[in-house]
Amino acid sequence: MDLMQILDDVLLIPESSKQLLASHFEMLQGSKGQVLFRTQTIGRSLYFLSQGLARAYTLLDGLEVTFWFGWEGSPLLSMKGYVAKEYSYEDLELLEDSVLFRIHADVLQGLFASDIHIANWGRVFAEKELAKAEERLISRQVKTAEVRYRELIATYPDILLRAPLRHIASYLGVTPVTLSRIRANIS
Amino acid sequence: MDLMQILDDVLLIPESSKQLLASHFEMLQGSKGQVLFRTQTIGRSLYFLSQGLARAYTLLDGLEVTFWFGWEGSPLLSMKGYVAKEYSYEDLELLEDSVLFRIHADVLQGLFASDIHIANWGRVFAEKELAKAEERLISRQVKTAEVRYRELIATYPDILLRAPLRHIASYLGVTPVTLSRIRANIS
DNA sequence: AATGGCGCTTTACAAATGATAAGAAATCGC
DNA sequence: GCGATTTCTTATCATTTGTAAAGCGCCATT
Repeated sequence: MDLMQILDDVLLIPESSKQLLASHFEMLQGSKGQVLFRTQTIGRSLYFLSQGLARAYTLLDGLEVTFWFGWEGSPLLSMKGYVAKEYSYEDLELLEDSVLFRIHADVLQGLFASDIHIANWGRVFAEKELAKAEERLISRQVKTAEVRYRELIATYPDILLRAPLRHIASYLGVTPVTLSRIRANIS
Repeated sequence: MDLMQILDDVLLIPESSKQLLASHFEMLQGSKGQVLFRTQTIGRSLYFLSQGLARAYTLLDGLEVTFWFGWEGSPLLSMKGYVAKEYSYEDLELLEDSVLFRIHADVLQGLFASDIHIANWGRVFAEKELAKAEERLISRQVKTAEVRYRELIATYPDILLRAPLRHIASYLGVTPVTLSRIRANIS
């Protein structure tokens, strides 16, 4: 997925503003296992995943809890770092060799302050992420792990081939043992 | 809490832009039990709660699942309606007689398009809500209901006096029976 | 081909939670 | 003010989920 497509998917803005915004992104490669940012650091960049797979997790009593997956086109950011400018509570790890686009948060701030179309692009970006976060929140509260597992593999069938099951179990909020039981029940 | 305070809490913007934004809000009263918007309607307004208490819930198999509380200063909006302009999955109900500020979504859209300061106000509004949603999502995945109950009453002690326990139990993701056991364990 | 490591499943048991119902306390409506 | 309803707690039992450990299959290395 290329950068222009990613920017367009958020909000269509005039070509000149889009070019200005795009010009401040840099493309970089990341390799499987690499950690993009860590707990207790202030994430000062916004990334988009062009190719690859990533997950976000926190450490709880020495155990990793995966709470997010990112695919092609997904934004990678630490909310606490990007928005609140506080220490983040999350690590972000690449699960595959990946291609990323990066822009520094303070550069983005400057563009928001000077270009209304970019400001509205940033607004819609945050709004869409908010809608997704709300949907995940409600889904977790309302639906069982089994239903959410079915929905996950219906939406992203290849996640099973690309991510270890223990990360998927953690994402669903159950242990690998319980996920095995769910899978045995279904098939 | 007055409107200027609410707007300032999101982001400080020049006085003229703030006045312009504020001028499009209207103040209204709501009474306990009133439903502000319903599932399957497109929420075309953004509200702020000046005084009172509210909750958002969805119906699941005929049962209400509360997933959000709003206090003085909280924004009341249907994400699906406000952001995605799709049918919402939530009902929003006032738990007390309340005072609200309302602005219509399409009026707000017009202001975003014409005033860069208001556009950035809207961006920061969405970003802050996103940070809160992420925090709740992770909290829900990582922490037990007991810990989240302790944190809820530590942050909002009067919620116990203002909201029925069954709504709090639902919000925490457990049955009222389990919440009773948690409370018996603590005190 | 054998070996060891890793990821996933399965089993057995323990702990936590839900469902149901009953009872006490508070609240509401007339 | 008083009965009726609602709300919360408590108790009992069934179900689900977690924990720990064992087993299996796959893959890489030698």
